[in-house]
Amino acid sequence: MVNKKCIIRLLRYKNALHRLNSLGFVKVFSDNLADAVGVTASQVRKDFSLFGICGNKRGGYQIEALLGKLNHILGKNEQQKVVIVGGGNIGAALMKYKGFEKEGVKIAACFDIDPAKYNHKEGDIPVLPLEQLRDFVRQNHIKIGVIAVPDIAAQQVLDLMLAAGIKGVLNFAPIRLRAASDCVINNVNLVLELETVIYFIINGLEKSIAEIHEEQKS
Amino acid sequence: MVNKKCIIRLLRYKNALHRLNSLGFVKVFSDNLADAVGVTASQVRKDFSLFGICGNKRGGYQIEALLGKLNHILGKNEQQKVVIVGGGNIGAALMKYKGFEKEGVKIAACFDIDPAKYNHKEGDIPVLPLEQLRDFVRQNHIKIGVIAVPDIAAQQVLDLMLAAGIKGVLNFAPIRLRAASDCVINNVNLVLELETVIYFIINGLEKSIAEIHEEQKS
DNA sequence: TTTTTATAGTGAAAAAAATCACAAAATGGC
DNA sequence: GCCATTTTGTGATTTTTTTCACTATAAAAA
Ligand SMILES: NC(=O)c1ccc[n+]([C@@H]2O[C@H](COP(=O)([O-])OP(=O)(O)OC[C@H]3O[C@@H](n4cnc5c(N)ncnc54)[C@H](O)[C@@H]3O)[C@@H](O)[C@H]2O)c1
Ligand SMILES: NC(=O)c1ccc[n+]([C@@H]2O[C@H](COP(=O)([O-])OP(=O)(O)OC[C@H]3O[C@@H](n4cnc5c(N)ncnc54)[C@H](O)[C@@H]3O)[C@@H](O)[C@H]2O)c1
Repeated sequence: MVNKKCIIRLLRYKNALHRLNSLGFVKVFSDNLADAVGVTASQVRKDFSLFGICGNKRGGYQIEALLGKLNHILGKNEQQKVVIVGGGNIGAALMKYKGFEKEGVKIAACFDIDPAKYNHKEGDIPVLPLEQLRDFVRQNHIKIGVIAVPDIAAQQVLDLMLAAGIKGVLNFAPIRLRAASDCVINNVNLVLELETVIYFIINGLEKSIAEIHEEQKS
Repeated sequence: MVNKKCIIRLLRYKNALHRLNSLGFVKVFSDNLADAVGVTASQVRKDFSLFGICGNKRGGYQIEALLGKLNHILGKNEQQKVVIVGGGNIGAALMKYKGFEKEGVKIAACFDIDPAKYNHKEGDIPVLPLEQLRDFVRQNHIKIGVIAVPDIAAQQVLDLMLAAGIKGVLNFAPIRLRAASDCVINNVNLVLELETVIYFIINGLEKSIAEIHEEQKS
């Protein structure tokens, strides 16, 4: 009932509300949010209904109250700590990106097997030996990890992460990971994302499709 | 009818077939492919049926013939050229990654406004001034672009791309792009991808969910 | 105060996607 | 060559997701 697409929509509503809030708006209607996020007003109301979120008939939603509820549902009230394993191209890009911290996601540390990648510079995100992953994750009660190692190492890194207590993983390696214990794995395969665009273009489907986030017509 | 999810599955079948082929296998059954990709055998057959792909009753599919058909549908017979705009963290990571070329996707050039990013070194992917985007895209008949510039510049870069003749875009900037002309936009929002994992973990949904590729139950 | 109007909330309907289930066909064994 | 078995291809069914449509209600207007 609550699937990834739905959560992504909630996150988008939250972002749109945040913008509206900082522009000084106090209330919002389902169709304003719908416009901002690119869905229908029904979809917005249905999503809220699913999470027991109520507004005021004819009065819309109070932005602050709504933000509060969404932030609670989405775990945005406390900062979430994550670790990255693999400080190469992707791992380094993620570490340099400020957008995670802005959204309350703290990259607590990165782990690598290559000593050349280690980094203890004050102010930077620490890059530590992989051997320290387990203790670090346990001591900092970290539940989320990012896999940014070469494909052949990804399964082994997942196993280490799960053994250390990590429950959710964002995986950039283009392989199918096998998980023994209960966990959530979200795969991001950038090659497939690009190949999908290529498919739609070489098949001349750009005329019927404007945006393919999940699937949307123009 | 044919949506992004379906194309991603086709691409996965293709990759699985490629592996099987190089292991020396000659034929494959729908349930082998299903296992390899993590879907049901019905789904595999339905997808093929949608594209008019036939196998042999009781004989499965000839891997080579099947690969040929999928490659044709997916445009894998000719190399596809793409350009990147924005040679920063993400752009540079993509340029260094060998996985695109392996899949027949050639990053022909990158464009930036920062002269410090320019690169004409032989063997590297050229990083050129943004002003050259239009001519380069036209001369090389490029139809696909990647947006890896800061959020504020993304819309303006999209407009430039479309004006130059680009039809399909992979966009890493976490904003909603507006496109006048017919084009395909595939948004990759890494922050949302990570936040989705966080949602499922803090709500203790890892017990019921193993993998959140597209859809998940609570 | 009463009326008008706009919008939330939600069950019903529709659309889309996935799965089922089974006839048809091909293979291999005997 | 015939039979038993396996697997495809696809219409039917089910499940999931989205949209519709209408009621209740709160705000504004009269
Ligand atoms: N770079 C990209 O643009 C890109 C695009 C798509 C997919 N990917 C995928 O992302 C992953 C990372 O790619 P990348 O380009 O950053 O690779 P990379 O080679 O630049 O970096 C990998 C890092 O992981 C480290 N590493 C290797 N084995 C390890 C292990 N067992 N434990 C800990 N660290 C280990 C290496 O030392 C290196 O620092 C790969 O699976 C790749 O397929 C990358
Ligand atoms: N780095 C990440 O891990 C990450 C994660 C999620 C999203 N993103 C998004 O990806 C995009 C790029 O991120 P980044 O970290 O690579 O940024 P970055 O600042 O490292 O790189 C941006 C590059 O774009 C160039 N640029 C700026 N304006 C330009 C213009 N008008 N035309 C051409 N080039 C221009 C800059 O010179 C720079 O080289 C951003 O929108 C960001 O929000 C990045």
